Amino acid sequence: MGHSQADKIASHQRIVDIAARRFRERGIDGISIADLMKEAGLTVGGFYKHFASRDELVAEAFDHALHDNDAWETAVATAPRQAMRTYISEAHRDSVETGCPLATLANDISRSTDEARDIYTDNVKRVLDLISKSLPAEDGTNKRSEAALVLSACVGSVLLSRAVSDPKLSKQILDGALANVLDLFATKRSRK
Amino acid sequence: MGHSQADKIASHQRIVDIAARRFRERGIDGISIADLMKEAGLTVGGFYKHFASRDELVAEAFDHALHDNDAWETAVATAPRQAMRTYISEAHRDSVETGCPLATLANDISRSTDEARDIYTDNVKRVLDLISKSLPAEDGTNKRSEAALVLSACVGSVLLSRAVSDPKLSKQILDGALANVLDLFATKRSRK
DNA sequence: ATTATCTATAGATCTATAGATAATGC
DNA sequence: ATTATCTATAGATCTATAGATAATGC
Repeated sequence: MGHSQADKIASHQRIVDIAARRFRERGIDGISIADLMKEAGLTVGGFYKHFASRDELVAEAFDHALHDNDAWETAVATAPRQAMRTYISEAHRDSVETGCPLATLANDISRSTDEARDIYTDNVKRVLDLISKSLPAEDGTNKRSEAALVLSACVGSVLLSRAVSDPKLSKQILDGALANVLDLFATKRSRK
Repeated sequence: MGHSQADKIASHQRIVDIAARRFRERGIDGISIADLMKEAGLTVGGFYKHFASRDELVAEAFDHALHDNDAWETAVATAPRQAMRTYISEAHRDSVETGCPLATLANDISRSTDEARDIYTDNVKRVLDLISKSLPAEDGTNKRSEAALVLSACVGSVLLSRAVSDPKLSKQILDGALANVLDLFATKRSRK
């Protein structure tokens, strides 16, 4: 096994990446340091040469998961309707460990440190801006307000579809939410 | 302290109720059996005369939290717009421990047993039906589909507003989601 | 010589159990 | 006599640390 400085950096990144996956999949307390290190091909003892504490890993893992979200942000900016189809989908529902951290980590983040919540908040702001810009301008339309609905529906529908045990219902939630979200991006509406 | 059979039932309910609150507030692993029993005015030792295992308490606490949701279901059926205002609100955001379990427990439930997920699923089905019936009938409107959007937006907006560290943004998310959800209940729309 | 990782373990915490205590209920 | 709860603790698990090992890097 490697002992170079470059290897240490690689090890560090590997640990953080695995943690970011497992924390999303099983929850913050769902996996021990020993098991994480094992999955990274290392042993427990080395852990504290990488992190001052378990909490420090949690913080880094959250940060990593949230910054990993760039691809989706780009998709929202360039092809919003397609981005919605990708987000509110069975594929996304079934890939919790790499899925959108805004959805999966919402609960954990709300109980977390200010630092973690700040990073999460920046993410939400950026996404809301992007969604807002992608929505069609119409008379009387408050795009910021609609963006809040869209993001809420994205997050909510994926979480609901994951929790529900009936596969049909799970799909209905996704399909229903998606259809109505897409409407907001494409349809001209007139309101009374 | 009491030792009667009636007292035991009362103790049991107290433990379950406290667990249902604390699990929502701090997560399933956020509080120990000892601390839960302490809060119920009891000691650790008696726990296993009430539950076969910690998991059994988790199951009962989930069940309790989900059945405690009846009040909101009634509200949705009788005064849907007011129910939305109550749900997508700062008050709801700030009361995690008694807040809607569909939102707070979504993550934990998706990792839980089939039994817990089935109870959650029944709840979602009932709420979707109620929302669906409350939505105005219009040509080309798929009410089941819109109900999925509404519930997703309810759950998503509350979870997002809790996770975000900026109070202004938190309120914007709630206000934005609420305004657009209310639109669905009241507005006649024509679509192209 | 330094350091990335390893083996081994101390110390804390938590679940679960055993046996004692004191009240209920026949 | 039964049982609801208590005190005490065994056993498991997890975080964190200490000291050894073996590779890197000057």
